[in-house]
Amino acid sequence: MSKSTQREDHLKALYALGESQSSSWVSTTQMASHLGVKPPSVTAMVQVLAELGWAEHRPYHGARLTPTGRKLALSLVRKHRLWETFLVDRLGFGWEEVHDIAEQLEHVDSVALVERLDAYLGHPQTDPHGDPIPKADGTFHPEGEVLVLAELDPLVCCEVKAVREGSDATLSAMSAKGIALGSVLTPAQIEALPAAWLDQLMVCKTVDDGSID
Amino acid sequence: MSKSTQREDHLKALYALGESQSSSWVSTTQMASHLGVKPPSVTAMVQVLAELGWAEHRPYHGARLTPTGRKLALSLVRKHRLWETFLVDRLGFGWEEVHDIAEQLEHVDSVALVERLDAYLGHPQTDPHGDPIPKADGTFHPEGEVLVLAELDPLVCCEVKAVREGSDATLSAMSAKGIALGSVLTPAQIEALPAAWLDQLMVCKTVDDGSID
DNA sequence: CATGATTTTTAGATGCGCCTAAAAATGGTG
DNA sequence: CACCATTTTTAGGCGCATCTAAAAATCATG
Ligand SMILES: [Mn+2]
Ligand SMILES: [Mn+2]
Ligand SMILES: [Mn+2]
Ligand SMILES: [Mn+2]
Repeated sequence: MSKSTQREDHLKALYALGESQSSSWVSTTQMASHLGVKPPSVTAMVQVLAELGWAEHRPYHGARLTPTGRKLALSLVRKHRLWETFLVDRLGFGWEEVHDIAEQLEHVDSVALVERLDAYLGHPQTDPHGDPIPKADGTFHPEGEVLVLAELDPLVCCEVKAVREGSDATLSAMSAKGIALGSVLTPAQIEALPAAWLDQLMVCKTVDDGSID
Repeated sequence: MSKSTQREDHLKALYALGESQSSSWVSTTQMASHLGVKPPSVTAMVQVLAELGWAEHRPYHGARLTPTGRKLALSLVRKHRLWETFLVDRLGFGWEEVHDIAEQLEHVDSVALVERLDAYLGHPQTDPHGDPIPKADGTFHPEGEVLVLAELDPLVCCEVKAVREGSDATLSAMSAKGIALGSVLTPAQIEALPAAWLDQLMVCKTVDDGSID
């Protein structure tokens, strides 16, 4: 009893949901909705992960990764983001097309493959959505400070650094509006953006605001 | 009920074994040994493939692909060989390292991915083992005439065009002896080769025999 | 061409991952 | 603090892919 696509996806969900909130304890309902399955299925899987030593399960409370489970989850995130980078940078896919494909590729089991792919891509630090790529040892490159666009208080020029949680359709719409990683947004442009995007776009203030002076 | 890794691997086995012999009817025992499972498992799977319209099953006789099943099998062979080409040409793997990885990658489901990969690789006609890569429509590029080295009657200089059925260890040993696609073998060299290799190496006679004249 | 050896299929079971329905635990409210 | 609504787990069942053991069909041989 060991790795499988399903177990790996549950592990990743546990990691992603645990990171996205204050407590690392994740409810089975949360996971179920994230993974598109029913809560009893998650309960069953979480119990398996617990037997494998990859997660802790406190009944009626939630589940969280063990250190071992976290390492495995990070290696999956690494693979997912490296493959996304390959698909966009080398094969020319749009950033809205790659998630589902990487969701499959991440489960290919070969340490040599991941490491060669990483080298081939030039050891990228972020994926096409601006998300950081964990290193082989499970640590991250020091990340530049970013803030969510919604919290940019005095509306100033800023540069798009990442897009969080975007559906493929949203990513597509952003592309159509000329938004990509590295795009500089002016206050006027920001005001014209759909409200929902403000919670998804991660930016940093630009020193040079791009205006004529 | 549709595609799955297991069904796809059975389909490929049916194709490979059917091609490698005079009749396209393949016994369940043959498939079982090829796939590393027991004959009853193959019987069950072949019955599923028959329900899907991908194979015909004549009980106590054997199974063979339908035209639909053949198209599916060819698309798997195409994916397998394109990925092997990627792994060797782009990632720098040795030809003995790529089969098992491609065995996983071939099941990734995305038409766009295969076609972009094919273009990225420059529409290669053969894989790292010299095997032809089926085109997207399931046809092959016209293949140069090759013969198995064992049947080279007057021992003359020849060029290695492909290696059939090599285990990873054999491929490794061939590499170590300097044998690669395109290598030119002299009669003296051929005589020094392990007997088993003569059935695996596909060659064509070279016009220029490489000797000093 | 009958009989025994071999191949192949069927029967019955297991583990995985999912489901629905029911039971159990939790937690907010009067 | 007792009750009810909600969340979560358990119970029971299903489809897939595999196995072993037994039955059935085929083949080979005298
Ligand atoms: Mn996945
Ligand atoms: Mn991403
Ligand atoms: Mn395979
Ligand atoms: Mn090959």
